[in-house]
Amino acid sequence: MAVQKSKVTIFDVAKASGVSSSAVSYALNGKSGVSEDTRAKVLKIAHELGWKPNGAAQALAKSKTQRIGLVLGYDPKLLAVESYMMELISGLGAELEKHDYSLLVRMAVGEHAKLSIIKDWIATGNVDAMLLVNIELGDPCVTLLEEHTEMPVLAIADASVSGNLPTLSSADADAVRQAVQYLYDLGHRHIARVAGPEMLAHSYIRDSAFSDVATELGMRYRCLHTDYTPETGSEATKRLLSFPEHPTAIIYDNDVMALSGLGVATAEGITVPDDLSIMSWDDSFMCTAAYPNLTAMGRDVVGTGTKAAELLLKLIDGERVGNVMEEPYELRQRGTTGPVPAER
Amino acid sequence: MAVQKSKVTIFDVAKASGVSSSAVSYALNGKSGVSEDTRAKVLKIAHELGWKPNGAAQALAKSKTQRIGLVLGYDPKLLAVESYMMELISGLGAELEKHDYSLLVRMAVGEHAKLSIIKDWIATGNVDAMLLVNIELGDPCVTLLEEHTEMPVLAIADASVSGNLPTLSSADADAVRQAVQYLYDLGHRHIARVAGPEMLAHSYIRDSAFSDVATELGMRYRCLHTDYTPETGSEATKRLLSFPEHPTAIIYDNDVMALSGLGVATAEGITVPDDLSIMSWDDSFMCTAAYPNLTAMGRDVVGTGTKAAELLLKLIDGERVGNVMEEPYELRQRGTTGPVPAER
DNA sequence: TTGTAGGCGTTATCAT
DNA sequence: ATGATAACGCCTACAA
Repeated sequence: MAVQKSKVTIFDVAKASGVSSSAVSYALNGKSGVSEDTRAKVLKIAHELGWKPNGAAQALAKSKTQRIGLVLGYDPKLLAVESYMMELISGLGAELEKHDYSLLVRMAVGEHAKLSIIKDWIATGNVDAMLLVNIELGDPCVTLLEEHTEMPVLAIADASVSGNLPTLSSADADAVRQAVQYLYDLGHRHIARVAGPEMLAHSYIRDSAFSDVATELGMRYRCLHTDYTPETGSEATKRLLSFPEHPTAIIYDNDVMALSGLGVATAEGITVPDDLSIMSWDDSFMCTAAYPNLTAMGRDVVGTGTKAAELLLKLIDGERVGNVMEEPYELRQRGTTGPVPAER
Repeated sequence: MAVQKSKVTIFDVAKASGVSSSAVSYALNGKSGVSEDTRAKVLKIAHELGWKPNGAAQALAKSKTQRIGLVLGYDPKLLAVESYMMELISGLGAELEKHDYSLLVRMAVGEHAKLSIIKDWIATGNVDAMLLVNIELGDPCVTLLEEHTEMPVLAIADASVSGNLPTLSSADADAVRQAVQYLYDLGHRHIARVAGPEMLAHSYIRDSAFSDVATELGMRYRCLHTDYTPETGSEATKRLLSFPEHPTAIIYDNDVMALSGLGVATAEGITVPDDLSIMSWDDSFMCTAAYPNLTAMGRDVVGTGTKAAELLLKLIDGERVGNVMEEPYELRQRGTTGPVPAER
């Protein structure tokens, strides 16, 4: 009798157990105000009848939707090119599931779509909280949400671009430092970075860290921007390799571009890692599938999703969440990085 | 004045425009029963006040949530290894957005989690319809949903495994035929398939088509199953290549495994495509990033998502949807397939 | 054309 | 401990 055809309400349960609807409500919500006997009976009957609370009614009465909102920028290319978002959703969703929360997803297709979706959620109350990802430089969403303190928000971003919103801070800057230092230690003195879109805040953060560290260490460096696709990645690589004194190591902002860079090098007769070292950001399956395996800066994105869910639930509970640091990246040394070529 | 702090209701709008709440409701919903003058005034004031209908209240009154449910099997590995789901969500979400629908996502973590999430949605009415993907052989979800005709469902699967549910049929079987014929025409007479998990219905469909066509054409063939990861893909490839008379062409069920297969071949001194042809399923960025570019069976997954959204909305409107065919795959010939080696 | 009132299913307050 | 009863915000007959 698990599931009934016609929806059974709290009144049906009340009638069947010979008590009032409020008694049923108390019993089902584990609140005091009802004897253990009746509670047991009500629970039993509710189960037999296959009763489940109607979501809309519950949401209306409690002004709680049990939903977390996530806006995705609609660019199938960007979304498909990286496993980041899917991993984040996995971690997020799995943790939310434990607390009877769901994930409400909307695609922001046009220009100000993201902003208007957020406004919509604030006004309609269709979510209890929001997760803000892929923040852009000067993102108006941040300002809007700063004003609307009634809507709990967690930003996943570098703390420097998320205003005073509670933030799960990326470890990007540190990771860039770690990667560059690693190449330095291998003897590289001329490196390049093939970055993602310039307007993304995390591109900017990585860009800055990259030039800062390289400068600090007295390295020559170059940074080219792409749209994350292998085509633009290849192009950037070709440009970098077109000079006789080309960089001896390249760090790519994602794995697809690293893979395409590896291809370009191979096609041009440049041996990796003997003549050129290649590093990928965001270690994915692709990195271990490629030959040679790609050295990568990896991190636990699923774990980040889990953490984000925990923090969001805290925010919903009214707890304060400041600026929480994400787990650091981990350098996974594989087959595409090595000492700088001697004769250069 | 776009967005207000305290939530504004239709009563506020009614008071501000000097009419009753029902007049406001009619005006805002574009229904007759109110003069054009008052309608205009109400709309203006509602906009000024930043009124938006409360989602829960609307859902309760209309028993319509404006939400489509999607259950994802929680296996971050499987989810992350392919861009399929993210692309599907992109297309789905973008189309839903046009009709003011959102996507409600939940992760099925345990064994019967998927089933109980579906039961939950049936009972709580938290979604207006569901999309069923990644159906397994003998999937109990299909049976459950067949019984609950009150919940509109669209299955994305081969029609043979989705019972009598409305289905957006995959073109998998045809695509397998096309791929095998292509290899046959190149002269290959001994081929292999490195497939995904055996319990997935679409693996089974492809397996069957594969053996059928190969038999028809009088080809030798082999089929090994994996869990979609590059590790198991490599392993399968090694096993296939370990025999002196190994297949001259391998079709992989996803791109990561095809890439890892390419790596294994390269590492063993087998030249692709001269000594071995490699084909990938599900053309992704990885295929054009790899060197040489991977020949692949590609399809418009985003388009499938769009189509699915359209069909779901029809179902919600009470229209009948039978068995709609997905757009066919397209063979994208690139650098990893070629004529069968002469001296074998 | 307009306003009044009841219903959607729960939760929560108030008497009893 | 229990049972009416009023929110929650919107929609929609039904009267006026």
